[in-house]
This record gives sequence, C-alpha cells and structure tokens, in this order.
Amino acid sequence: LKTPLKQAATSQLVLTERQPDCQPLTTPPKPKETPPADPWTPTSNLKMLISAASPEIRNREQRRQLSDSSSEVLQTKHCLQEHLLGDEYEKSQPSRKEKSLGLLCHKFLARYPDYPSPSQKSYICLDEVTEELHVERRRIYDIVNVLESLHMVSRLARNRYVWHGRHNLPQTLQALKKVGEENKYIQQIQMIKKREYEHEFDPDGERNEGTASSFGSSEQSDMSFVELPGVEFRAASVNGRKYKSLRVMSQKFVMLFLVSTPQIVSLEVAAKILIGEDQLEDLDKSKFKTKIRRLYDIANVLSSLKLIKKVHVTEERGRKPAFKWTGPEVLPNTQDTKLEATSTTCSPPISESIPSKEQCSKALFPSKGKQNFTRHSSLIKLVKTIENDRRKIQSAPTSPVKISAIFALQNNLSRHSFLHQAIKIHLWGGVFLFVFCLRTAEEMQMKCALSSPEAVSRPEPSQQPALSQPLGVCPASHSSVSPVILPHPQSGLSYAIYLHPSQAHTVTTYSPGFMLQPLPCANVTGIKSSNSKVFNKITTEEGDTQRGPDEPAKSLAAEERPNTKSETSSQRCLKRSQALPENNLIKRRKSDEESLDTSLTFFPSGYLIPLTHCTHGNKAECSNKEKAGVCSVQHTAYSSPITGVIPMPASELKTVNIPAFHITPLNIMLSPNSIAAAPVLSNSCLTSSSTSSAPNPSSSALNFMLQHIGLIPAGVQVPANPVLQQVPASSQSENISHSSGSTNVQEGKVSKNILQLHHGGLSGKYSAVPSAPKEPQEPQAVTENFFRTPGGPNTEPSLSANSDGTQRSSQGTLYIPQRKLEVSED
DNA sequence: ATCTCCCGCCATATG
DNA sequence: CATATGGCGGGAGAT
Repeated sequence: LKTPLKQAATSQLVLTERQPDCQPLTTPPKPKETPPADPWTPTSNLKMLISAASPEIRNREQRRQLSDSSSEVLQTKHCLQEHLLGDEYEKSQPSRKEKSLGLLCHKFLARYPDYPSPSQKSYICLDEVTEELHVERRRIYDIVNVLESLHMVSRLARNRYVWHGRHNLPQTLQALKKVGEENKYIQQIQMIKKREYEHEFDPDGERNEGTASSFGSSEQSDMSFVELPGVEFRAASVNGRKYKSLRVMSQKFVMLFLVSTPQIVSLEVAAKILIGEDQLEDLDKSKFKTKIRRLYDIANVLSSLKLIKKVHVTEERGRKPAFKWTGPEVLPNTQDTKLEATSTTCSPPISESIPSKEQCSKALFPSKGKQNFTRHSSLIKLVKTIENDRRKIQSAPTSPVKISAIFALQNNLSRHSFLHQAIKIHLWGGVFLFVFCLRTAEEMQMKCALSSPEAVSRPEPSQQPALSQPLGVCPASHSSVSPVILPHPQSGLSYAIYLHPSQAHTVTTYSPGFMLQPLPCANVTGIKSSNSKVFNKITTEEGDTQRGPDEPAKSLAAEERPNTKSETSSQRCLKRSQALPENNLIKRRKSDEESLDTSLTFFPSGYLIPLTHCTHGNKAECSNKEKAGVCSVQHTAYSSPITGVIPMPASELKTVNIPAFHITPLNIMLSPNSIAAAPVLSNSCLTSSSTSSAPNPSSSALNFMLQHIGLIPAGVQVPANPVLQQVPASSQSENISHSSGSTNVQEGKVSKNILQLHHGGLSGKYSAVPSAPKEPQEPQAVTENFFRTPGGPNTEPSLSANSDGTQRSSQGTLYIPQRKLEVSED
C-alpha cells in the first residue's frame, strides 16, 4: 500500500531526485543494449540530469551499475517488462525482492574489497552506507552483525566499523568448526532427527526421556561469541555485554555446517538446535518461527558471501528448506595454537568474560619459541586495572575482591592477533588466590606423556634420563616447602611449585593423578577402536541417507576427526565452568556436588615459580626476545604494590580448608573432597627461607604470571630468590629440561595416547583415579562413565549415559532412522 | 497454502 | 537524555 503511494505522483524530477539508485531498475528503456548516445531517449536525459545534478550521484550510479550488471539481470528484465506497461510503473518499484537482505548485502559487499590490503584499513560508516544504499539502518545492522560474526568486520565505535574482508575467514571458520565440535552439534543433530523420527510414530508422543533431557542439561553452550585472536573487539565497553544474539546465532549456524558431514543443514534442525541450546525444549511455536526468521536473515547474508546456498532436502516428511555449505573447506584443525579460538561468555548474568583455560594457558605458556610480544594497548589497560583494583583492595581488604585483567598478546605469527586474557586474582579471607590456567591441552598431554606415572613416583628420577622425564619431584630440601620442578619443555622454562610437605607428599603419592584429569574423559584411540564398528555403520548410514550426490568420501575424513579434537573436552569443561557464575570462590567452596566441576577448573594452589635457572640455553635467548618492548610495563607491574598487599598469616591459612592436592597437567587443584587442611604455602614459609630482599611470594606469583604472559622478560624478574637458588635440582632439571626440549618428535606420538585426558564429565569424585590410562585399550572404563566423548562421530553408546555418572536409563545406542533424503539444488 | 523475510515498533545499550 | 543497536514478530509478497 505504501510503496505505490510514494510512486504515484512522481514526476520525472522527483524520480530523478529520489531514485538515482533505482534508476537502472526503474528506467524502462534498454539499459545496456543501447549506448547512451541517443540524446532523445528519456533515459539519457535523465542520466544527464543526474550527472549534472551531482557527481556524487553519478559515481554512485556507476558503482551500482557495475555490481548490478553482474547479478541482477533478472530484476532488470523484470523492470523492463513493468515499464512496457506504460505509465503505470508504480507498484513494482521496489518489488519486495529488490529489497531483500541478500541483495542489499551484495551491494554492501560490493563496496569493499574481499581482501583489503592490510596496510590501508577501510572503515565503514553506517551513516554513509545507509544513505548510499538507501536502506533503513536496521537492515545494515543485520548485515553487519553477521559479518561481524565472521570477523569480516569489527566494530570500532558508534557508527563505525572496520572492514577486514575475508582475511580472517579461514581462521574464523576453523575456530567455529572447533567450537562446533565441542558443542557436540553432530550429536545434537542426530538427537533431533531421532526425536523427529519418533514423533512420526508417536505424534502425541511425549518426551522420550533419556534422550532429550540428558541433552537439555548438558548442552550448556551458553551465549558465547567466538572471538578470534587477531580480531580485536573495540574497548570492552563497546563490544560489551550485550546479547549478540544474531552474531552468535550466525556463528552457530555456520558451525552446524562445518560440523555436519554432508554439509547441509536444514532450517528446521538449525532452529531447533539453536533454540534447544537455550534449554527448554518447549516446542514453542512462535519461538521457533522467530528463530526461523532470523535464520533466513542470516542465511541471506551468508549466501551473499557465497558461503552457503539454498537447497532442499526431501524426505518422507516433505520438502524442507535447507542450506548447503559452499564456502571453503575447513582444514581439520591443525594443532596450530595460533589459530586458537577464543570463546567469551556473554551471557547476561556473567558480568565479566572469563578467559578460557586455553587462552590463559596460551598466554602463560607460549608454546612457540619465537614470540614477539608487542606492547599492546591492552597491556596498558591491564596495568591500569591492576592499579585500580589494588586501591579497592586496600580499601576493603576483607571483602572478596576480584581483580581481573585483560591481557593481549601478539600471537605467534606476526599476524596481528592477541588473546583476551584475564587473570583473576581472588582475595578471600586474606588468602591470595590465584586463579589461573595452566597449559594448553596439548602441552598437558605432552606433559602427561612425558611424565609417566612410573617416572614420577620413582625415587630417583635421574635413573631414566633417556626417557626425558620432565617432571621431577625434588625431595623436600627445605623444611617448609617442597619444590616440584615442572619443566616446561616448549618454552624451555621450568617451574617450581612450592608445596607444603604434606602436599608434596600427596603429589608424589598420587603421582598417577598427574595424568588423570579429575574429570574423566575418554581416550580417543580407545574409543575409536572400540566403537569403530558403530562408527562406520553410522557414517555409512548417513551417507546413504543424507549425503548429497557429491563427495562420497566423507566418512574417511570423519574418522580422522577424533584425533584432531585434542582439547575439545577440556574446553568444554572450561565452558561449563564459564557457564556457571563462579565469581565467588566462597560459593564454590561451599557448594559441593554440582560445583565440583566448576571448582576444578580454576583452583588456587601454591605458587608457581619459574625456574629460570634450569634453562641456561634458552634463557638468554628467551629474555632477549621477550625484552622486546615490554620492559616499561614490567616495571609498573612489578613494582605494583598489589604484590605487597596480601599478608597471609599462616594461621589464617590454616583456617582455609584446602583439600588434598592434585596436580594435573591441566591445572593444579585442590580437591574439595578431601579436607586435608593443607595450607597453601604461607608467607612465612617463603620469607623465612628467603633472606635478603627477596620479593614476597605474592610478588613472585605476580611475576610469574606477568612473565609468562610475556609482560616481563623471563630473566629480569624476581631478583635472586634464595629459595630458588637453593633448589639443588639444577643439574637434574637441566638435563630434564634439555632432554624434554629435544623430544619434540616423541611428544607428538606419546601425547596421542593421552590426548583425551580431559575433564569429560562431572564425576563427583575427583579423587585421583590412580589408574593411568596410558593404555589406549581401556576405553571401557573411560567411555562408559562419560557422557559424550569428543570426536566420537555422534553415536557413541555412551551417549545415553548420564554425565553425573548415574548411568541413567541407558537407551542403548542411538538409533538413527534411515531415511531417504534428496538434496535438490533448487 | 507454504515459504520467505521485510518492516518497523520498541526495549536496550551507548555515549 | 538523545541516539545507536538490535530483538522480535506481524503480516504480506513469492511460489
């Protein structure tokens, strides 16, 4: 109704003025056929007018014509017809189609190069765009949001975005794929299909327990936006907490493609999954409809990007709309850490984004030798934050204070990437608790592999030098503290964990615990072998039913997948923890059972102090390297009084129940189960043993963090720390670290077996499971306890097992209904 | 009728 | 407070 009206009374002039953009479409005559030579053509006149009126308009017109000519032939034709009808050319003007988001997106994209030269960034001004494209702002947001989800643009400030083009696409996709795998989308899809299938026979069918519910709870997959190391999100304030629903949806949608074998996703399934995640599976009709609407929006943009295209899958049910991935194939997630994705929680309740364990570990333990940390603005931010928080702390020393900081690092490649990192420091009851993350999963695995249980428990580590036993336990040479040397092969640094004798004891005693994650998880190899049958069967099935006429070799790729999922479960774990508001340590302490999984993620422990002494060879190199441009920061940070603010009377420490101590490759934690009341290394411990001007422990800790985050050159920090120097392990350690450093090749192999030692589920017991799963052949134990195992192509028998170990109604294996699906390409 | 999805109201977030 | 963002769903073209 409206549109016609607008056109109704248009005179040539009016038309000219307000429709330069639609000209090619509106103009009746042969737009291209006839050269604009004929001055008598109404068109040419018009054009002249336009040109004369404004060069700007002309340019715009030209530009548009270019982009239009390529794809909008249809429209043109359409228009042509219209106008043949004479003066009644009003109605069709902006035929709905011409306003489609897809078309608009095309126009939008036409404005920027796919691969802008990194040197000259192009900025996007929403005002300009809306004006030039003649669209409502709202529409632009839709486009931009999706582009943002792919990191093709990023927001700078109000009205401003930066155009990245497709440079980031590969990384983004890889990251998304990874996350998608972690989210178990494959399984979910199967689940939905199954349910669907069941409904066929049981229309009024009530929830078929076991299957559905188990997912609802486990599929936490919060509202998280997958970030990329290289794509900075403007000031936290700008990108700040806000539901990034469309963005997130977009990402998830993409994930579905990347994860599913025939890369085809039906809207229905996608919608269900996206809804289901939120939780309840109330088949809310309207909600579903809305979701679908949004998916269409997203799909339009993705289509414009040529990442997907619409198809139709036909099954008994009928013809359902779906989309097929036509974007680039995503590499099977190389071990490359630099391509790490970052998942930041954005869910409303959590006021602060919690860094993923991996991110942290990445920051803490740079795995690549060459790293050139650049002084990034974020670093400054960090320092400021610390300063600020320090004040707070001083003013309210007793209240729980959380200090969080965001670190940004340059990543391994020269690529402009950095990680948003946060290290949380909790002050609670006078206890200085460091909440941080340790190593990346890979590193852990490696460590696991290297530090075989035998080696650990062996009294004389030196006996097995050839085996490059990295983890040595130094006998408590000091009355109060027992350093445990933890060489970090990749970085060439070793760390000492100072523990109380009791703890040290625990460590050695429970040495196997080094290899076991408190939370169980499946051993890939094992699973793979044990379930290979099922596996194959399923993939085949899928091929028969869903696979399009093309790519008949996907099952192979699928089979390899498990191996590439090294850290998935750990991340999941992390996610889980992220999902729960875990700001309050106290809360975590109190709550038991269910909080267990949370608490295990980050846990305060003793101090980790780098043993730079043990790394002669690397040391120099390291420090030089890192000395790059962060010294100034170092000073600030180092001298920061924050380090001195936490006096911890030993007595006080004892009031804190610190349970038995376990060290896992993933983190150091204190099992809430056992209440061994082992005090964390107290001040006195260190201070007593350290004479002179040795920095207090807090300082050391801070140093440790900063150093490993790259803020402080490795060598510079903590001035002679007597304790460290006294560690007689030097010779040993040296060997150890050296050997371990040169065992890279092995590492790979070995780690394979331990690859999947992550926190898989939430067994209430983390008490060290003394059986080291070095046997790839013991899938049973592992598999059966854990809910979904990573990598398993959707249908592990364990699927129905409950995560809490309660072994719910085991529905047996998941039955995937066989259907005939045809994909028609429209 | 079903599939698509534009349009724009209006709650929120930002500055 | 004004403006920028963006969730959301009615309802109307397209098929």
